[in-house]
Amino acid sequence: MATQQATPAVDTPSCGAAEPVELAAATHDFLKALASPTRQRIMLLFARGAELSVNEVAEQAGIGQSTASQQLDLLRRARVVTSRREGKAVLYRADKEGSAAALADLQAYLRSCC
Amino acid sequence: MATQQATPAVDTPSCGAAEPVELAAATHDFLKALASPTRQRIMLLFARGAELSVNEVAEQAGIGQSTASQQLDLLRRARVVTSRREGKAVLYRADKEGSAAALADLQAYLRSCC
DNA sequence: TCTACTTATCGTGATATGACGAAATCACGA
DNA sequence: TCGTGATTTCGTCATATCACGATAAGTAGA
Repeated sequence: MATQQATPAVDTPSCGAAEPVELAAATHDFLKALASPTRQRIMLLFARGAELSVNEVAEQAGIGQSTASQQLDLLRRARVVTSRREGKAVLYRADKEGSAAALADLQAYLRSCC
Repeated sequence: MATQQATPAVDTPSCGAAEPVELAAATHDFLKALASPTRQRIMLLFARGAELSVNEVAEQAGIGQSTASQQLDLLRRARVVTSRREGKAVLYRADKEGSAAALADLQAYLRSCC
């Protein structure tokens, strides 16, 4: 029985002060999303703004099509990629804003620990 | 081409650079280490440079002693904390340098994706 | 030495994750 | 509407992770 008390605590006053800054739930998703060799491999496919379909990701990453779909969905929920429909295909690309936001939150978190 | 950068170059060639930047193995460990609510909770205990023993971490984090020892070892291997012996106790504290290095590597990685 | 105390390791069970194939859903054109 | 291609969802298995209690290993003092 794990007491999950992961309240994001949006009301953090902090201001670079001594208050410990909890990681936002979104940042936790971000960390989990990137903490996987397969998903890291997927993300490298999106270098230089490349836009890829699920099948293309599956082929280039060397994983099954359903696996690619699931992992891309996870990455999308973590705001690491975005998706848009182009006819039958769903094209994914890196989410610059989402990543930057998570990185900023992570920086603040680490700053509070050091 | 270095697969692992001991000292992360902060000034990466940034956007437009063709080469996808792989995440260093150390950075992967860093991500995995922080992608856990329990370990995030532990890290918050080290805010403001606090130094804590294994037992103190276990109590304040609400986990068993052996669990605390294992998770702290994981965090240490990920270079998120450092440890030193003080008599019988082993004191842990946040590893500022390790975290900064991982963060820099992560930034370079994300820059290559966006 | 023995003892008390602290940490690390071992063994185990519960849960989460990763990956796959099969089947269902969706989008478009004939 | 039907069929085809693309994606998502479902069911399942193998593996990894989490947390615990028990036990071993290390440290310092009497």
